[in-house]
Amino acid sequence: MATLTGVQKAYILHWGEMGTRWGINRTVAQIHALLYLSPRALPAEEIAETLSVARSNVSTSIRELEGWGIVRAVHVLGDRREHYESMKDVWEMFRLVIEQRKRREIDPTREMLRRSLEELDPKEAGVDFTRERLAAMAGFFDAVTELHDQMKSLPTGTVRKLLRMGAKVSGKKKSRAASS
Amino acid sequence: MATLTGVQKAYILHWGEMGTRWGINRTVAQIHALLYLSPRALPAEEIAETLSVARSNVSTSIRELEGWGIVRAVHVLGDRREHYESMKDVWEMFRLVIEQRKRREIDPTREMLRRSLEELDPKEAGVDFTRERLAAMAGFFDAVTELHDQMKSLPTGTVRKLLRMGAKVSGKKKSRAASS
DNA sequence: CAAAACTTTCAGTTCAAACAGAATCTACAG
DNA sequence: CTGTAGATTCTGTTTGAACTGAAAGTTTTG
Repeated sequence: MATLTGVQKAYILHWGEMGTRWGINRTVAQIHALLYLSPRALPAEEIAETLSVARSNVSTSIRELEGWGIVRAVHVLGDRREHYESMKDVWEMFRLVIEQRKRREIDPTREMLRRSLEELDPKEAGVDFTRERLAAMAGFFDAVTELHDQMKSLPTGTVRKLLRMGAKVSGKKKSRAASS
Repeated sequence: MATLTGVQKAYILHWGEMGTRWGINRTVAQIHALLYLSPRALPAEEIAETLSVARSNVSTSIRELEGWGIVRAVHVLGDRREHYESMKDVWEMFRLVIEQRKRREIDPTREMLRRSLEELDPKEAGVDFTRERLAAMAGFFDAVTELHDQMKSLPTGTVRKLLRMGAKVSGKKKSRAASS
């Protein structure tokens, strides 16, 4: 079991805390942080020891990380155990997470809004106000979805470049966009 | 106490659930949903009854929503009680929330990464690998921050328009950006 | 200034998510 | 086929966030 340096500890703890704020299990986030900082793939046993959590807890958490597609099992010659490693490309990692969260949270919300707008009873009092609010919310999520779909169609590196300089482009575009 | 229609109930419940997934208290999210759908400002008492939660719970939750800047107290003639209403502009609402979350979560993370990179001990084993990982993560958060700062400087309506058609612009840029 | 109306704070209590450890399952080696 | 190493699932327990109701605080009104 590799002992952690001060910086590594700080990173893992911070990342775990960050996870909880965004609805991600603290241990899951910590394991990801550990693997992200690790130069070699680690067996579950070693992860459990390093972070002082139960082996079973690691098993469940790893499964979730595999579900996000940002951690995978690799095999080491002469060792029957699974070793786990994190994706190293930060941009791709966040792209994956965002894509999944969209699928799990944004899409169902859009569906709920769509169905609600359908179900609105015209005889009900205050229905116009409700419709307006739901439609406004739906419009927002539609726009976010459209943007996401477009980004998805770009090769990974491009997204990074666009995001890096995109802000400046937007600035220049401001007058044109506003007047259109 | 206004009784809720089926659609309103569905929206409030969904929004509450959505909140928990993003690290926002369920009751806080539900109260926001209720106020968002309400054509008039509501007193705390009525919110408590409508959602079946304790009056004190409403008090705390409202305070948090005021903290986000998306709910405010208004006064009704002939009534001493505070009445609460939600901002109705969805885009502005999310802009505010994003801005705050950046301040509360992204900024401290950048700070942690910055400090960690400083503290790295060159004599420690594997320090190069760690530095590389931290730097990559820092680069990502720097880019996100830059984009955010640029968006912040645009008038509200513009952000909406840019986001709506921005995707198409990106699409056209694809070849150019990829080859740069 | 005292009572009334309303709000916030505080001290326990509740509850769901997270967790540990045991039991079970799976794959492989001998 | 049997034993062993490792992974997963299951069940009860723990823990911390969320919540309630009571107490304290604040503002208004007569």
